[in-house]
Amino acid sequence: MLRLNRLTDYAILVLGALAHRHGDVMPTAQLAALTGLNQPTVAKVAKRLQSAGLLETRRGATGGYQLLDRPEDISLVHIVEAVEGPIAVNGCVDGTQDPCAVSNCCFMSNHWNKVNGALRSALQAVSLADLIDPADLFAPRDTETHSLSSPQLASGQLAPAN
Amino acid sequence: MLRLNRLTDYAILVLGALAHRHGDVMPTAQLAALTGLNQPTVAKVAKRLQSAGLLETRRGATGGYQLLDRPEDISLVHIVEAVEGPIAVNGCVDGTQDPCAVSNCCFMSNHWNKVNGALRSALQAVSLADLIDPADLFAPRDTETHSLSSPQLASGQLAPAN
DNA sequence: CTAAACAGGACCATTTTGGTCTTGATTATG
DNA sequence: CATAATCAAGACCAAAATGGTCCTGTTTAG
Repeated sequence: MLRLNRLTDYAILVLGALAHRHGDVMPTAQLAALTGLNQPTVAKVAKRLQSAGLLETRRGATGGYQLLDRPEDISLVHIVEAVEGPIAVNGCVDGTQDPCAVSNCCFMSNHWNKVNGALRSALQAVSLADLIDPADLFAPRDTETHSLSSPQLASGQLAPAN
Repeated sequence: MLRLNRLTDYAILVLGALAHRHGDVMPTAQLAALTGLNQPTVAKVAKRLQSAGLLETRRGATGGYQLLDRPEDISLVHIVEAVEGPIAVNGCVDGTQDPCAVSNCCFMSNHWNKVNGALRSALQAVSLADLIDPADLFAPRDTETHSLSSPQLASGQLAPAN
């Protein structure tokens, strides 16, 4: 266990698709087509990424989402926290809502903070660019060079049930 | 998110109680009394810790559980994996059952392995001794020195609902 | 033989997660 | 201005994971 959410996997897919056409504004429908996810799911993920400052949005016709930073500058920590909320191994870490019920908050807090910080920096060391290395994953469907035949999950989870 | 299970918290409590009387064989009922957990819950946790080689068991009357190593030699990784199973941020990490459905397992596998390894070593750096620092937590109830008045959660989660 | 203890599951309630849907606001275009 | 495409925000429900309890064994000291 100690799993990441499946939505985090989706987020990496979506970010990867946007990174491939860096600068472009893409509607969720197009992102859904590229990633193999459903449009509502893409919308949900993209919204969270936008709230976290990873994506820019443009509303109305011809609107869509756009990558803000370069893939090298986006760390996995940022993505995870955008989708799953702040990282906290348990309720005794600083800044948790729903803090530990033990009266004056437990004395082990520093230790848990240390553990938490170690996990965070492990995730911080990985960038989006690292994760989407084979950059031609989201190549247009017609140029069937050596990409796989159907929409792929860039990360590790099971294929979406849809 | 990226939370540890509550059972992992319980495990630390139980291990802490055993560490305090290092070498003693303690039945689950006594551990339950010391930790404030219910006996069946203690039994469940202790069983997993025993399977993982952290505890030794003695059956029959006067039986119970016993700590095998010194608290300094027990790492948090070991505890977490004992209770929650192998650490795997997603299905694309080596050794996962339920591996990723993408045909030849996804090409990002090495990256996820790297992330996973970083998380593991973060947990490996913390020992049980680190976590149960104030050693008199499990002092006998009568010597009301400066310990808190009722069974406490050593770690961070909410008090058990019971 | 009996009582105390662990072994190993099955079992169910609760919570979390994933995915969908609905209604409304915004904006380019003809 | 009307229309269609798009995001915004949240409600909602089904599926899965988690937490906790219980039951039926087996082992062992006295």
